[in-house]
Amino acid sequence: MTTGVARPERAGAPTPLDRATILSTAVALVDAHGLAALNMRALARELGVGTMSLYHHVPNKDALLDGIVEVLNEEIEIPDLESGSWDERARRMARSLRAVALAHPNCVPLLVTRPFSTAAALRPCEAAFQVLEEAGLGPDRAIVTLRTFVAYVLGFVMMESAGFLSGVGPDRDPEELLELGLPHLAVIASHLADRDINADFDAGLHLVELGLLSWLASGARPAGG
Amino acid sequence: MTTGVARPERAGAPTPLDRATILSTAVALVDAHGLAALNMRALARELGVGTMSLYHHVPNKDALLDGIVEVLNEEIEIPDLESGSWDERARRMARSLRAVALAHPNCVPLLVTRPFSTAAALRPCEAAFQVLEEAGLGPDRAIVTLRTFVAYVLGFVMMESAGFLSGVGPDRDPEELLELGLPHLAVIASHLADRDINADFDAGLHLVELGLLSWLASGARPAGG
DNA sequence: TGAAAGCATCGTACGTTGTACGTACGATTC
DNA sequence: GAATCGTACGTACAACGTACGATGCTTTCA
Repeated sequence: MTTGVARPERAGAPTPLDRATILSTAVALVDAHGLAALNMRALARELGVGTMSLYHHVPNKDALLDGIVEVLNEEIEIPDLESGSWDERARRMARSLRAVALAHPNCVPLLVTRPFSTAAALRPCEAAFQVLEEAGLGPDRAIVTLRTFVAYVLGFVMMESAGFLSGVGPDRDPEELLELGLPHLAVIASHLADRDINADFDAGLHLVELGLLSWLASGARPAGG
Repeated sequence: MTTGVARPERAGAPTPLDRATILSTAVALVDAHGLAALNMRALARELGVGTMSLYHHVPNKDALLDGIVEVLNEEIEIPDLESGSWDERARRMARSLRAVALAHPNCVPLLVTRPFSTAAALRPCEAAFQVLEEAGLGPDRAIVTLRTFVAYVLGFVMMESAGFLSGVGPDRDPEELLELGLPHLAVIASHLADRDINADFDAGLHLVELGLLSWLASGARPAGG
């Protein structure tokens, strides 16, 4: 019943339980069985350790969740400064963010819900602002842009893993949708199966990109303060 | 300690506990004290009812959460068919979605995490697809567009209520950020305080709109299948 | 080489959660 | 008036987070 991510078996040597091992095992556990399955007992069992031993490396479960956020942020690839144009690097970071989110879909709610507190969690943001500065954006517009991109990417992945419009999937009878007074959804339903989800993501990302380019071209902030 | 949303006091007549009352009270409770505070005992206490009485109207807690999603979707304003142009109505729905999300920020994770199963929850989607059809989008592009908008709006509100970059807020010392090797964030920090969040939302929304318009003008699907 | 100290590990226990179960009570029907 | 039924309620149990104290293993100094 283990998820396969075990630490080295106890072989006479002292068991090297540490924060990093705990966090990566927690991520693996959530990946395999969902956020609801993450509890201190199960995590300890996965590590072959007593429950309370965890508390010597993590003050409480909230800190454990924040640690997961940290781990995910560290997985985001930050492109070299010299590699390609700014928009190419921006796209690379967006895709990397999505790749991490897709690799750990069950963890994504944590990414959106919990604040980025540690320096490790903030590093990708730092890199993003660097790219946006190169793009010629001032602080205010950089903030709006980054938030828009991150909101799109994380929102997309969450809807993706939750099953976007799954209530309209091929399992549902189109005629039933008609009877419910949802004619457009009845049409949409047949197009929801067999989607190329990567293409859909890129299409939406491109849509946001187009907006940004159009925004940059206009030079003016479109609305409000 | 009640949130003020009580049902009619028992006055000799049998207590009229029903699903709708339970759901709206649950929403009020989550609004007031957060998702973590929503448990069957607290909800029953709020209603002046025994805990297990709830289970006669809601099969279990998961169904209760799905019911909350239903209530929120019913709060989304669906503009009349004859009122204004399609893009005006699209903007209205996006703002209404955000208004609902902002009125119940603690509930938003449910909106993103749980599938829309019931007809009531699907009705705003139906209206959205109607608008997008008027905009001249075929099913595939309509799906991409709706998902992009919803991902942006819900992602934005979640980050908003979780405190976007709250780890960089005015509470954090800018010099500390410099020492951590986060110079851009140190600059950004001063711009994070006193933001006009409504203007920020509209700016991001406008950014996505610009992309959609640009997309429509080009007529071709930008990427992939 | 021995003892002392310090920390990581673990077993136990308490309060809170979701909810299964059995029971009591009012309304409705014959 | 009696049988039926749906709803409300009290109790009870398993699983959760975690506070507490005792038990080791490792290291350090004499």
